[in-house]
Formats: sequence, structure tokens, C-alpha cells
Amino acid sequence: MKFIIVESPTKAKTISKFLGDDYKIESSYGHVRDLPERQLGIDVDNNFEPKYTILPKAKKRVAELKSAAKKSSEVILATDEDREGEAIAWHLVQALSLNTIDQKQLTNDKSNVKGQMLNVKVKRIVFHEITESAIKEALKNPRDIDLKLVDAQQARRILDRLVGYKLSPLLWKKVAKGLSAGRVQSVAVRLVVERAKEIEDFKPEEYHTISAILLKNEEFEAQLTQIGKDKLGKFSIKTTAEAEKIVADLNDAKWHVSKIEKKESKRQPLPPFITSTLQQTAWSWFGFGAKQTMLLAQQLYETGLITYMRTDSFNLSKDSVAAANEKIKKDFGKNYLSATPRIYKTKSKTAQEAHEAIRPTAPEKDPEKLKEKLAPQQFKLYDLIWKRFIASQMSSAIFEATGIAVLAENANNNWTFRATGNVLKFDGFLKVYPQKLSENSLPLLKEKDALELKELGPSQHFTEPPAYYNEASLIKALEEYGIGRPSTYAPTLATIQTRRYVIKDEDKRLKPTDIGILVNNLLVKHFPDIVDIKFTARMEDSLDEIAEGKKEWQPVIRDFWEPFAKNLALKSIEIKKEVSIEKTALKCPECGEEVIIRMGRFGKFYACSGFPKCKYTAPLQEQEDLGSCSKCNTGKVVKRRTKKGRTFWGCSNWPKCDYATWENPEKNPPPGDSEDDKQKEDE
DNA sequence: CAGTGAGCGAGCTTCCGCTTGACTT
Repeated sequence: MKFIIVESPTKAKTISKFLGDDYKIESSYGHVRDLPERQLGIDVDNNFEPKYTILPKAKKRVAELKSAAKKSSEVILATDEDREGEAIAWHLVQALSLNTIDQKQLTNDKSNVKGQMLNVKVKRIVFHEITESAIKEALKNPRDIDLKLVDAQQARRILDRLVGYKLSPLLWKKVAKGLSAGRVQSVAVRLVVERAKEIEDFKPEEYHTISAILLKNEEFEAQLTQIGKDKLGKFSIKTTAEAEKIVADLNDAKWHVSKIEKKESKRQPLPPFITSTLQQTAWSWFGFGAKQTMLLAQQLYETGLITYMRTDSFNLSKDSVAAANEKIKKDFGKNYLSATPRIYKTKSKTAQEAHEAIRPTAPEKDPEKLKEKLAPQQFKLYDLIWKRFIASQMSSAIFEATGIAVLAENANNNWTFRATGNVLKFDGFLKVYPQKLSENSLPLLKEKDALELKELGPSQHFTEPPAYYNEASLIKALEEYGIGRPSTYAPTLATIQTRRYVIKDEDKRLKPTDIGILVNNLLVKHFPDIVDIKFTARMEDSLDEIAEGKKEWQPVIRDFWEPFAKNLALKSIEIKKEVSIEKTALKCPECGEEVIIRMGRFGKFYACSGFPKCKYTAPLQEQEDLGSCSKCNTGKVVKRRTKKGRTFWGCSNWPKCDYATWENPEKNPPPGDSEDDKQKEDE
């Protein structure tokens, strides 16, 4: 019996179907060992020796895997083909006390091996598509664990631990307890804070445009682009007076078509989904939050309908492309199939490409046929994934773009106006995957045609500030900077909100809180390198050098640690405790002393200046009254939050009255996409 | 199912990245 270990139980199930009874396949459920949760776990004075422990959650699993390994002739580690997967394989060797072929692999870890070593053969295999042929091929080509890649992962892990577990306690000391900082979350907060500042500082700029409605058989609109020989830029017309003068100058002009240009333009389909683009599109199509999208995708994955949902790769298996081709030919005809298979490449340098893109496992399964079997939201997501994948292999859409130049002339000057038309000639992939397109047709015209002016109007515009981030656009930004991974986008968004650095407003825009701004300013001022947007990119370069064997991991960590530790010591003295205190005109209702505003873990709040004698506190914002408390009748129901950040509703008389509920007392809560929605499956 | 601050100094918080379950309070 040969024993294969993969990371995901669904993957294990799928693979079992391809292999005979000679193989037993189990999953590790991700990482099985890690640094301890309640201590640093890194001996910085002893060459950064890490102290790994079996994850509490994984104890039972490790015992089961170990006993299965004992009964096997061979253990085959088939974790994902990326940095984390390689590390999981290596940790499994340690945790299961496997005696590897290459004994050196064990000497690398000193924390290891109390018990007896298992004398079974250990192999490492990799595959990045889950098809019978790919797995059988992988089994024919086993290799050893790549210790250089494992070291790159260790460096990543240790650096993140040092940053997180050193900066967070500094914040507890200097700002408020319970706060946190980290390589990923702190940059996410920084982006939100800086965007808000940009919006606040934004100065709108005035500009004007002049458009003409012209007639020849049909009406169409053209925009002024040139006066005499001077081409206009966006800000060429700055004031209403200037715009009005131009309109007046055009008074007795004669209008005609001076030039017509026709061009065929093609539009290519978008690539199939990866985690980030799925999260973004599910947000813009359906308003699903990142967390909700991932939960639904997980359900589809477990049902076997889609491939793995945490991926940064656009790769598609040959089988799936062939199946898509069949489906396209059958449903839409040959014309709709791309002449050559479309191959999409990853732009991102940090992509690890362990999996395929997110696609339906069986493209022949029409979403419509599954509609009854799926919950409504599952259906929506499957339908979206299916359409995006099928479209990715279809032919381009073809447009005919027409550019018309119109000349207005009088005795004094001439003016050029332009109109563009865009007409769909062949829909191609748009038949399946609709996209917002500006389609507008123009009347049939010839050069030199005289035109009748119906209307000539100046319009005033102002430049707009950039938009606040929402979950989807923040994930997009993080991905572009290479910060975070597919498995962490949604949790990171949750963390910065649980910490109350960032809140979602009623339009789901992300805005920084007082605490978020304060912590960000502190980090930017005192630890600029670490919250630098390029920090992760530089780290990745070093990790690559470790993975390529050009550097050892310890010196890389040392180069980071030494200046960081020095700065940390300096700043723990230099930074004064941040307790912003503001005066108010209010008097304390309990003792009559003055009420002041203090800064706490949850932001600003009212407190009695007589503290500690008087312990009166009150929230800064008036709490929304959501009806009377049904238990004590005197209190009001107010929205509150648990320590973990989940919303609940309690009585304002607490702690005198202990009424509390998870149910939203607001009349018609928007269905589905609340962040606290636990997504009960409606069967 | 729960809030903030000071200081006595108990006992606690915290990172990123892999994976899914337990809880229906």
C-alpha cells in the first residue's frame, strides 16, 4: 500500500477515483506545524532557530497520518507545488518522524524527532492539474523535497512573525491593547488611510466642453476638439466666459463633414478567474463580499463543480480547453470558437502557480441545468465562473468603429468637432459573457455632407476625486503590489475591520477610523521601511535568492532583524503614549465634573475627567435607537460588537439588563451579504 | 454575546499562510 498525502480533502477524494486500491490518499488540511501562538518562538540570539510545534488543531490529524504511514510501504508527499506546499511536505516529514531517503533532510531541523523514526520510503511529487494523466505522470517522476524552497518559506514565516509579534506589543504599550500590526495588514490600512487623505485634500478643477447636436437624416452629437489649428486639451477651456465666447464666435458658421474613418476593432475575452478577479467580479456583479464569495466557491469546490478557488494562476488543463471547445462548437457553432486556443499568462511576478485557474470541472454542465440543485447564490457564482471560462476560449467580438470629423467655418475661423460611433458586427464571446460597452451608432454620412446645427451647448465639468476603496478594489490594489496571497485576501480584509482600523460605510466604502489613522501615522513615521508598499516586493526578491540557493535564509533575516531591533529599542523610548485628550463643554451626569474625549481601543469616547474616582464613559456618537428592550422595557436596543468583531444587538442598560440577540432588529435587513451572515445553507 | 482611560504589575493581546469545520448561542 502506498500512501499519498495532499493538502485538501476534496483533492484527496478526487484523486482516489483515478488511482486503484494500491493507493491510500489522505489530506493534511493545510499546515500541520507552525511557530507557537503565544510566544515569539524564534531564538534571535541563536541564529534565529525557530521553535515549531504541532498545531493544536492538527494533533489528531497528525496521529492519524502517522498511523497510516506506518502501515504503508511508501509515503508520497503530494502537497502543492509552491513555497508553502514544499514547506508543508517538509513539516510532514518532521511531524510524522519519517525517515527520508536523504538523511540530510532531517539534520536541518534540530527541534525534531523524539520518538522512533519510521522506515518507509518517502517521495515528493507535484502536479498542478487534477487529471488522471497529470497524476499518473507525476507518480512516475518523484523527486526529493527542495530544501532551498523550504528555507525560503521559513524566512517568510520568521520575518512575518518578527514584524507582527514585535510591532503589535509596541502598539499595546503606546496606543491601546489588543491592536495589531503586520507586513500585510498594515499596508492595507495604509492604502485606505492615504486614499481618504487624497480625497479630503482633493481640489476639484473646473473645465468646459462644447458639444454640437447635428442633423443629417438623424441627429448625432459631436465634441469640439480643435479651434483653427490649436488642438484642445482637457483644461483648454477653463471658465464659463471662455466657453460662452467660443459659442458666440461660432454664430454664423457653416457645418459639414470633413472626414470619415472606419476601422474594425476586436475585443478579446478576459482570462478565466483567479481568486482576486473572482472576488472583484462577484462584488461588482452581485455585491458579494470577499468572504462570502470564498465561502460559496468552497461549497462549489466541495461539490466537485469547480476547480480549486485559491489560486493565482491562469493555467487551464488541456482536457478542460478541449471540453470547452466541444461545448462552444455544440452550443454556438464553429464561428464562436477561437481559431487558436487562448493561453493566458500571469503578469504578477509573485504568482506561485500551484493550481489551475478557477473553472468549472465539467464545462459541459450548463449552469441552467444545475439551477435547481444549487442555492441561489451558489448558482449565481457557478454561472459566473462557467461563463467567464467558456468565454475565455471563444472568438473575439468585432466592432466597427467610425470616426467623423466635422468642420464648422465662418469668415473669421474654423472649428473641428468629432464624433465616434461603435457598432457591434459580431458578438463572439459577448454572447456568453456580457460586458459594459459603449455602443452608439452614427447616421450614414459621406464626406462633404452639409450638416444642420440643432443645438450648440457648453457644459461645465469638475474633475472628480479618486473613489474610496471597497473590498474588491483594495484586494485588486494589494494584488498589484504583490502583497498577500489568494488565501489571505478575505481574512486580511476581515482583520483590519475587526481591529476597527477601517470601517465599511453604508455604501460599503472603506474608510479609516481615528484609531486606524493614528496607528498608521505612527507606523509610517517610526517604521517607514516596514509599512513601505514595496517592502513585500523586496522581501520576495530575497526569498527568490534563497530558493535559488544564492543565499542562506539566516543572513537574510539577520540583515532585516538587526536594524529593526535597534529601531524598536529606540522607539519604545522615543514614542510617547498616544492618548489624545480633548475638552468638551459637557458635564458628567454622575458626578458633575468635566467630560473629556479620550482615545481608546475602539476610537474616541467620552470619559469623566474625575477618573479614577468616577468611571463614567459614553460613546462619542449617539447610538442608533432600534426600539425598546423587550426584557426590561426601559432600555433601548443598540448595535454592539463582540470582542471578535461580530455584531450583535443588546440592551443599552447593560450590565443591569443582559438582553442580547444575534438577530438584526432592523426591519428589512438586506438579504445575504452582511459580513456577519453565517450563510446557513437553505436546503 | 459587552468599551475603552492611570498605575499598582495578574494575565492577556499579536503575525502570515496553508486548510476546513463547529456554533446557532
